[in-house]
Amino acid sequence: MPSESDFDLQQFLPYLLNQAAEQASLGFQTLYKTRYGMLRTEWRVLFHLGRYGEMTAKALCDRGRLHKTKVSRAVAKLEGRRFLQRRTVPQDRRAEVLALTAAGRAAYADLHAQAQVFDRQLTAGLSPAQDQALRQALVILAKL
Amino acid sequence: MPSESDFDLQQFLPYLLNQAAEQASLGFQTLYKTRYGMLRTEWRVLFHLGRYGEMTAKALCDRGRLHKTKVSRAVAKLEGRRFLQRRTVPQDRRAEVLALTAAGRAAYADLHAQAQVFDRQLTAGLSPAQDQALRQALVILAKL
DNA sequence: TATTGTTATACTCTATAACTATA
DNA sequence: TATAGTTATAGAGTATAACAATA
Repeated sequence: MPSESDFDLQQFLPYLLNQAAEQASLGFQTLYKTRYGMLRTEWRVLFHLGRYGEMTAKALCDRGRLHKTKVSRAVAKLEGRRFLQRRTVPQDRRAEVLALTAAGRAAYADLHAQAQVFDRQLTAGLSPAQDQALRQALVILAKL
Repeated sequence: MPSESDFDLQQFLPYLLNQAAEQASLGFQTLYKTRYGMLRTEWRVLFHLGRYGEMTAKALCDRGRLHKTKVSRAVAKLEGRRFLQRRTVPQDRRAEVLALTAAGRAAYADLHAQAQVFDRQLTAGLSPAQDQALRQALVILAKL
């Protein structure tokens, strides 16, 4: 049909983004899932605490663009697995400071290294210019 | 920490892709959801039937990279809302050919047009070269 | 035996409301 | 009144196994 545009689902950006994100997530999630039994939010919480040091759940929410209910559950699970500890602070007894344990730091170091390897593998099929253009565009689209 | 790399979640491709995909999906899903009460798979099934004409569920699975259980449920719902009809074919009585009704074609025409508008709005903040580079890279990452 | 399609089930992810305890 | 965090619940997305009907 020449009068109809050639618009195709595979050119529709939300579809393309979704398919690419799914492919990328599937690969990496097996790492934190099989090695440490973590879900996505738990990996993100572990990452932020490992990368930026101890902080409250509120700070985690702000830094990680995570809702407080997600953080609350992820923290409880990471605590249960001895990857982090809570510490109350006298200044404000509503909040608790979250810090990784030695086991948590080890898991972070492992996953952090794996993430870098994985990231490089993902973009192995792209030229450096393509890689850079991709990330720039994604930052804009993600409104980061 | 200078000895530690600057690797950041916001530079991690699976994270970037996920955030961008989420932003993009949220915008468009309100269209097919509020206008037609559709879920994602239903919109995709409607799209393929509208774009490529009638076909069996099996063909839909192959074209749309959808699992047969998703298609089965989406087809049942679209049928219930009178957006498509089934037709048995004598050659193979296991399969049914799916075809949009007039209402289905109207919904497709509307959403198809809206999708093009939405796609252009999404990439309004990107240069044509950025846009092209983005789509090329996503096709590779999505393994399309 | 293999294929088309359906149903059941479970897990993950997201979103929101309601609640507590502190401030 | 507002804030930090928890619990409950529902909707949506994903994945797999088991099944019926037909080839």
